[in-house]
Amino acid sequence: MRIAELSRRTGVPVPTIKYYLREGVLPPGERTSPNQARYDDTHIHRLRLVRAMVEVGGMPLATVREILDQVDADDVQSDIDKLLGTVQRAVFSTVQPHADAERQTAKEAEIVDYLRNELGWHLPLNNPAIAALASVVVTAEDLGHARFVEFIYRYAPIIGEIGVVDLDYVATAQDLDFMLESVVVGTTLGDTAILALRRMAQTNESARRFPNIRHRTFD
Amino acid sequence: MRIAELSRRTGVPVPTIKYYLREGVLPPGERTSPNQARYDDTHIHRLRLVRAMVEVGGMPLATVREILDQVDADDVQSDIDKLLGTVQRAVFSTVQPHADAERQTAKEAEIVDYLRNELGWHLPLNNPAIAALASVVVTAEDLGHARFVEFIYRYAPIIGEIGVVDLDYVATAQDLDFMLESVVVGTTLGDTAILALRRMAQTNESARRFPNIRHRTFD
DNA sequence: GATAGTAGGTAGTGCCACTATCCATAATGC
DNA sequence: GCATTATGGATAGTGGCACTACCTACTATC
Repeated sequence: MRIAELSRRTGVPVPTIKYYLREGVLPPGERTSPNQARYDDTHIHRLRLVRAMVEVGGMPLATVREILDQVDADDVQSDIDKLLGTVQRAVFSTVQPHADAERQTAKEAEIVDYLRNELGWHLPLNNPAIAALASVVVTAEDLGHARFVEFIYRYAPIIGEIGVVDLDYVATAQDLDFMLESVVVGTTLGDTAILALRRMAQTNESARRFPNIRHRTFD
Repeated sequence: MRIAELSRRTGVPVPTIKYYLREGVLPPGERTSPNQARYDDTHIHRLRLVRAMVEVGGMPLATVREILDQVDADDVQSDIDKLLGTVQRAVFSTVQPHADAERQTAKEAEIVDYLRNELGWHLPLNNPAIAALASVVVTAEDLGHARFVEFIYRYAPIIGEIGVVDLDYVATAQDLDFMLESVVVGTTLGDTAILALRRMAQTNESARRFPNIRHRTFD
């Protein structure tokens, strides 16, 4: 198909598709002449994936490219672990560490200690999520929410079960390509889904605890 | 204190503080003369809260203002439920519904059905998180990830426990002001914390399942 | 052979979160 | 008292980002 049909079938404007081609998040079509190219179903799929990451996942295009480069790279095939690492780094690149580097480092050690010794988690110290979490906890302390970290410790074993489901999702993919995409989809769309579920769980728990209150209808 | 000290003690540049005053996310200081004002500790606290919401929570300033307006409004005092609703709407305002409105609506009904009948959750139909979740699921389907929704159903009871912890966090606040702030902090910082924990849980589960693989060190 | 579509390039737009500069006035240091 | 510095308030400018518009030379189609 040509670019107009690609646009029609995905709902993405032609200039935007051109922009994505320039930015390298969409591979070029097959050349048929110096200034003509042909696109196929893989382009439709990729375009939808990009839009999902941008619109639903709220990712900057540079991050999308970074992740998709890894998915496309041959050496990542059969290396889910590396892809997971790339996705993690890409997602947390925005969270900068706390200004007080010493407190930040101490908090990282404290958190890792707990997760390893109390929950038996296997965690490399340089996992970028650790720095992100420590930064959040220190920020909470600055706001006078010192008890926040205790609740983090209550969250941890619960989220541990989420990790099990996540790995199941990747493991049940039919083939390698789909498995790689499952990492990306499971993580990006999964994040949004989990936060939405959290809101509903809060609403539910609130209704359960205070059954007499006439609850908001979010009009 | 004057603006320079406020800047020094929070690390926020003076022009940025002025900008925040203009944008209404920081209340004006107490006037001492036509062009002089005095700030106090509440301003330091509010400034830190704004920065946390923007930097850690990744919220647009307009959303921050919307939420803080609710926190400041007198009629919200003792109405945690309304604040929860505001925070929810503010956070999910970015997730637009799927283009296919019919599928979107059908999926919303399907999801609510499950949560109510299988998990016994109390949920109003117009909770904005429902639309967000349905949109994510339909998007996943478009990408050929029809099985995604099954995993949502596996996530749900787990996240249900998160909701319990969340309400505990709010309930254990010492006073009403702190309770209101706990809703904001617990939600905005909590979101980031939960996603970070999810990454660690994935890493851990991956290491548990494939102990022989030499795992990445994210160098 | 007229009309519409295409690849590729450059420039412009709109939004957002600042950041810089200016001005009249006020506080401060000596 | 007076020079220096700081302040509130206003207006304009910046840089990043995701597009969007426009142009040109060429190609496909009727």
